[in-house]
Amino acid sequence: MTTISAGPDSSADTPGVRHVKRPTPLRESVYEALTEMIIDGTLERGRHLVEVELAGMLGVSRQPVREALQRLNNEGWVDLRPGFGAMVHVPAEDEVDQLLAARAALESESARLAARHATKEAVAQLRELCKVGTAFQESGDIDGAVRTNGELHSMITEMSGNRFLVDFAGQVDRRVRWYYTPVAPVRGAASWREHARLVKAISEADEDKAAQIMREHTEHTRTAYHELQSGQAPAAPAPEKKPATRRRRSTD
Amino acid sequence: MTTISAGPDSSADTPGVRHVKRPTPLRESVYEALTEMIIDGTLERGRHLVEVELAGMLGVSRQPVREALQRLNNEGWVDLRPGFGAMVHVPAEDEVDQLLAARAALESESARLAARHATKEAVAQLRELCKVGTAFQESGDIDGAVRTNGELHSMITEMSGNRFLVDFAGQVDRRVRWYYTPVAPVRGAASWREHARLVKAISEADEDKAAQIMREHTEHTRTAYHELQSGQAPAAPAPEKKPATRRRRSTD
DNA sequence: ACTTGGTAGACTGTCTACCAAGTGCCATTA
DNA sequence: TAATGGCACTTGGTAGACAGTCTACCAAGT
Repeated sequence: MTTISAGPDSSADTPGVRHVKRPTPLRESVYEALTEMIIDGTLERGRHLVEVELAGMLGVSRQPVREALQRLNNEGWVDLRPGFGAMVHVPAEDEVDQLLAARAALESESARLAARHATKEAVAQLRELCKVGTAFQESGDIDGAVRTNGELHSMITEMSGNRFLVDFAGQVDRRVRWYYTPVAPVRGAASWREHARLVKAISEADEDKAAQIMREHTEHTRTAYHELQSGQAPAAPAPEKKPATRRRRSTD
Repeated sequence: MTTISAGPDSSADTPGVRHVKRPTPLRESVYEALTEMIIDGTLERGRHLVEVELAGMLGVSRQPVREALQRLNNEGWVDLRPGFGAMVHVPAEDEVDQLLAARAALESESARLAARHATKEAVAQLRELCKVGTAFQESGDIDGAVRTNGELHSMITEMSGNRFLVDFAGQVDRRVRWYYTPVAPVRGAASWREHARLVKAISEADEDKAAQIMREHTEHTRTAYHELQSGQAPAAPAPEKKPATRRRRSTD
């Protein structure tokens, strides 16, 4: 279910069967709870996470906590130091950049495949999401816009029909959203215009165009991030690290 | 260290420090042992894995085994069925296809970035690998050729300088290699010609060309797989599964 | 002032034992 | 033959224990 999930319950596609209630394993809940706490800042970056402490905090024993922590470590949310414990991951400066580069590749390919496999219904849904998102944007509801943005992107990756792309893109997306929300408001309007063009390309089954637009879209987000970074950067110390010489965009 | 690793010991780049010996956590060794056994077929596909059994087999207790199994589950090597146990994953027919599609995207982007960041030394190493691989191929040493192939690809992804690409591509690669080795001999010669062209493009810092070649390269591998599949397919039952019409039922 | 050595506390890694609940299988039964 | 009930097995989770290791701090020696 995490990294490369093969969808164990493929029985779910058979209509008529509905598993009544599969009580989630505790480790799963713990995992969710911890990511949540990391994202919303309850567990601040660099903080030392102690198993028993978390266990007490969540009302479970060490084991589920350990298992959740190991998964978090595998996915890069925390760093596990043997014999010492887990620290909430402190992102390196170039990490967002790399994350966005990876996302560009993954989502661009997803868009290409989505265009290839697009159905009428799916496109209709995409259009709807676009409309809703734009409305949110115009009415100034940033939270709603961000959420809808996420839904749109994840729907497109799922339309690719490729579990691995879905899974990887999902991971990257969550990470990006973690240390990255501030950009959303700035990009807003332009972002939704690009979405509209993207959906149009998909509806026309124009693979290359869809891939191209998605790539540019992600790329714009990246440059927006860098501008924001160098513009209002007084928060972080961030010594001289070639702020203007961001040449690198050439082709992509 | 697995999925999205952030390289916790960045101290390693400082020359002069060399960590003596960090005894690997047991769960790590168990994980390695199990993947090995899965890949080499000791644990055949679909086999029911029981924690205590594995524990006894490896001379450890349940705990490390559980943790290793969960990681294997997350990465798609086994399927964990609650209350019953783990089964070695049995790949669906379209899984290789999706895997290769994901790999195409990841490695193509890696090649692009590798071309962007290529150094003289790295290119020299690539050339060397190419030479060695071609020699293996011509001398009929399939094992050596396959190994060198892996080294070349992983070196290119690492040249991308993007941890996430490296990590994802690494995961995909291992999975691909698992249920996929038979293709290597067939592709062989052509494959190494393509490698040579790829290295040339990288050495010329021609990003687009490198990406393009890598994409075609992976794509060729995929078609080779399909030909092999439909040609000598008497092993699996595999009823009529639209071999030519690569259409895939829209939704999946 | 700086190094060395030692001590103490904290936490992980691993093991053992145990229990509850769920799953799959099989024999019995209708 | 097909449904039913029961049984053995396995995981999921808990608790407690112990060794090894990591960090910090303090004291003594140079």
